[in-house]
This record gives sequence, structure tokens and C-alpha cells, in this order.
Amino acid sequence: MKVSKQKAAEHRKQIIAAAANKFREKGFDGISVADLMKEAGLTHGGFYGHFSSKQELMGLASRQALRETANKWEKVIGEAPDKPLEALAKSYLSARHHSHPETGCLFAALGSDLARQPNSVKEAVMEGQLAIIDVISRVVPGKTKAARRKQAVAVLAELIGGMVLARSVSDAALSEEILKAVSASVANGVHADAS
Amino acid sequence: MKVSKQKAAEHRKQIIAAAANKFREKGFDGISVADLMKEAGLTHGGFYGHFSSKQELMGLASRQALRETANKWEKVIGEAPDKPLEALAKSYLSARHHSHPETGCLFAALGSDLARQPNSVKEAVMEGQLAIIDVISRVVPGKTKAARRKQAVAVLAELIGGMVLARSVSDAALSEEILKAVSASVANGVHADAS
DNA sequence: ATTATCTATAGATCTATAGATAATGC
DNA sequence: ATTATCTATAGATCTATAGATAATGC
Repeated sequence: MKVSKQKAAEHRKQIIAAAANKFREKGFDGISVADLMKEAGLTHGGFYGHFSSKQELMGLASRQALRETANKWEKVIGEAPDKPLEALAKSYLSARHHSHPETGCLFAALGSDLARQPNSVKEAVMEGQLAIIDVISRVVPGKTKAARRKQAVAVLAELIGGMVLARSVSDAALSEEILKAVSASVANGVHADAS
Repeated sequence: MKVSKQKAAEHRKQIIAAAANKFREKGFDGISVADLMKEAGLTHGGFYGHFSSKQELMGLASRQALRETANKWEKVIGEAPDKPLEALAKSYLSARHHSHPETGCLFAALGSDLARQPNSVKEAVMEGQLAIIDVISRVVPGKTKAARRKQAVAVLAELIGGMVLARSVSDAALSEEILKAVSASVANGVHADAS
């Protein structure tokens, strides 16, 4: 039953990948270690050879999810150099993202749960959050680096809040209205004169 | 052990009040029915005389929490008639709200969990969400009612996302930076020319 | 007689661990 | 010999229910 070191390292990555998806889909408490291992094609007991606890995996999966998001955003921005913020808002606040939390933004999928996690998880989240703010900072207006960073934080907040609001109601028309309103605000509402 | 009808109605309210607080503090999955009943000064088994399930209470507690928030916002806005948005942002993005999710905004405390709830809960949330959007609509600029409503949705999103971001990191300086940046953006960044 | 609440528990979880197994890698 | 994985389970939950109890309210 033993596998090679290389295979074991792949298994570890598979578990983290499965967790990054299933945590975003079902919540940290919505999927058990046993079911996560099943998703990764392994059995329950093997988990603790790879990680010391479920919480350790929560931190690693969160880091992984945020890295994917930062990469995706760089790509979206890079493909629309003339109107990057509009492209980002359109992509983030799309119907596709709305209905696919499992591959989407960690903050929209698990944001309010993160507040209740131990520092080990929050530190991984902070690293990813800073990287994402950096990405946005490059495409918002602003004279100084500090001003652009402030704008980037505000844009990120608006995007996340918009998706949280849209996902928290069962009325599809209202969800769509929210996504459109926030998208228009992000695309139009950012201006260089903010203090 | 039986109590009067009046006392029983009070008990019901106490359970909902305890739930509205403890759910926001610990998450829907973070507190058990037994512990909620203990908070309300009652025993576990009595719960099912008041509610058919924990999920039913989740909907009622969410409605209750959102009503409190709508009332609080009306008050904050009413006390600062010359700069209502600035007052709202300052109150919402305060250190006090940051460290007291249990009495604060449901969306910041449980927003990402709401997406995974059944329609019974989401419908209660929608009602509260619309009421809150109405409150903000009265103080944002905009020529038409529709334009003001769009602005209100964007402001609400920005506030919620700002608090989620601030609460998801363990570094106090970063949290403070986020709250200030979003607060400035809400106070300065709303303008009447949004489509 | 009715019913709000209590005690006790069934049944179904879930995390983490212990010990067995079998393939790797020195 | 080492170790990645497996099976099995301990121990601690949690939701919901059953049946007893005792005060209300017709």
C-alpha cells in the first residue's frame, strides 16, 4: 500500500486541491476529513500522515485558493490593458463566478468564516490578500503608491461585498441587479482624487 | 415546569435573540442547539416546542439581526443629516464593529455562509437586505430613484467587503489600514454621475 | 385536559489515533 | 528498515425525538 515519495507528494497536493475546492463549495465545516480524502482518492486515516490537523489544511487550502485568484486576476487584467478594472469587475461579478464558488474567490466563499479561524489560518490569508491588493494597485488611478493601494483595497472590498450580497438571496433577478450595480460602480466609481 | 403562554412567548424571543448573537459570534455551525438553549436559560429538549428545526431558527435569527441593523443605520444617518454617508461609514467600519461581530452586521459575520443556506433562510435575508438598501438609498446622490438604489447597493457591498477583509487577517495594523481606506472611499467615492 | 419544559437517549455524525499492511529505497 | 496508506475504532460531538412532569387555563 505504500507509494513512492513522489506519489506521496502528489497525494498531498491532491488533498490540498480537493480541500481548496470543497471548502469553498461547502464551507470549512461542511466537509469532513473523511470525505475530503475520498475526493482525493485516498482513505480517511492517511490524512494525518500529511497534515497534523484539519485546521492546518484549512490554512494551506486558503493559501492555494488565493494564489489561484491572484494569478487569474493578473491574466484578466493583462488581457484588457485599456480597461483593466472594467474587465476585472465583469469577470469577478459574472454569473459564472456567482454560481461557482468552488473555483472562485476565497473571501466571497469563506470570508466571514475566516474571522473565526486561528492565527495560523489568518496569516496565510493575509499573505494572499496582500498579493491580490498588489495586483489591483497596478490598475487603479492615483498619484502616489499609497493612494493607489487605498483605492485597491476599496475596489477589492466592493467586489467581495457585491458577490456576498448576490449569493445571499434566492431571487435570481435581485442577484443579477446587485452584480450589475456593483460592476458599474467599480468600473465608473474609481477616481484619482480620493485622499 | 409549564409556564404561562406569555412567558413561553418571551422564551421564544429570548431564544431568537440568543441565536442572533451567538450565530454572528460563532457561526451557524459554531453553536449547538443545546448551548443556545443554555444561553436563553432553558434546556435542550424544549427547543423543538418553539421551532421545527435549527434551520428555522437560523432564518428567524437572521431576520432579527438585519432588522436591528436597519434600525441602527437609520439612527446613525438621522443623527448626521449633513454628512450621513460619512457617519455611516465611520460607524460601520469602526474598531468597535470590527471586534463585535455578535451585535453587528449579519453579512459581515455570516455573509459567506448565507450562500449555502436553504431558500427559507435566504428569503428572510432578502427582506432584510432590501430594507437596508432602502435606508442607504435615501442618503446617496443620484438623479433618479433607480440611480440612487444602484449607488446604495454599491455602498453596502463596499462596507461589507471592507469589514470581511479587515476581520480575516490577524495583523491589527493591516485591519486598521483596510477600515480607513474603505471608509475614505465610501465617504469620498460616491458621486452622482454613475450610470 | 392541555401544553411548556425537562430528562434521557437514539442515531448519526466528526476528528484524531492505533495498529496492521505492503511497497519503497537504502 | 522505513514509511505511506489502510482498516478499525475511541471519544466527543450534534440534531432531533420520546416520554415524564407539573403548572396553566378552560
